[in-house]
Amino acid sequence: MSCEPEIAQAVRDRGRRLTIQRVKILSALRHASEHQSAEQILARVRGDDPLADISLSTVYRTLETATALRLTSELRGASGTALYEWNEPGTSHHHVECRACGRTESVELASLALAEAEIRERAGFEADIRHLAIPGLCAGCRAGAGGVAGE
Amino acid sequence: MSCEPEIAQAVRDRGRRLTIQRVKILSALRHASEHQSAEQILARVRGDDPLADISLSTVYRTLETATALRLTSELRGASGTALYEWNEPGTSHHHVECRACGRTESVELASLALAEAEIRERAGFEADIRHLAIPGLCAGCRAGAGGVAGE
DNA sequence: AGTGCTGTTGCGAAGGTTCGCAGATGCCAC
DNA sequence: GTGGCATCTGCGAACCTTCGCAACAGCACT
Repeated sequence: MSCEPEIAQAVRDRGRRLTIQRVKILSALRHASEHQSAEQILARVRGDDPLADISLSTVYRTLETATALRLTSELRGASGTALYEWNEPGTSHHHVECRACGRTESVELASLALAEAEIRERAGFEADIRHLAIPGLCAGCRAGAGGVAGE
Repeated sequence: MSCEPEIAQAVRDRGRRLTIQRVKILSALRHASEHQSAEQILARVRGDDPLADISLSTVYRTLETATALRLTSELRGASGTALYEWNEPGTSHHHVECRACGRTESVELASLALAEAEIRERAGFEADIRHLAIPGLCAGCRAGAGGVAGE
């Protein structure tokens, strides 16, 4: 993959050590079309290179590190499984997660940026709403099964 | 506790069965001064009545049910431990959780209500922001240790 | 190229939470 | 008050994630 040098550069520039595991994990995430769970990423790494023997702990730790480095985003929803995605510089979006069908969608919401500003002013709190999946009911589930589950 | 009949009523009105466990768990949460973890609630139940032999699974299930019934709120933060609180009708607040010191504060944020409305219009998504703890950095940690952790 | 320090890895265990199952119990109808 | 059914409970196992530890390996310096 041609972007591996980029990833290597990004990791090293931030004062972290460059390891084969990190390059493979981040590369796998970068080339994924959508957000991935830690196990999906591990499967991708193994798919690309079956010789790669990377542990799940390392996947979690790499993603934690990369998130701290702003290379990736970690997304914790109600599903219990954390999702990760590559941070495209300049882009910004939020996530909504349907508690009925479990799917996570990306949406761009201007008002959430305002909300972050309000939190900062009112509570002195530097909020990071992008890192969480907002729970709720998606349009499909509201229409289809809205009255079933006991609303 | 004098509010137990109220809780009983609320549970039964919503078509759920009234069990001793549910009354005790919800009563314990209702009388707690702040949000509680499942284990804290269990400890409270046992403190009130050492004969009560309630399992942790039941605490989780009761809280899940009560949250679906809008009697309680479930709050999932980065700490890994879910927190629960009794829903006072008419009140509405959000939560922010500091990723440095781990503390969770309650704030009232008008713009988040707007954000929920925008999500509903733009994505057809019925969002429930109150059920999550917004991660970030609190004022104290920003001032005290803001530059230390490698920002 | 060799050496040393320190960050990283893999493994296994532990943590909080959810799930499946068998047995118990609340609620409704008689 | 009794019976029957569906829901609920308790237990144990499983799930995802984090943590501690010893061994490994990247990077800087010689």
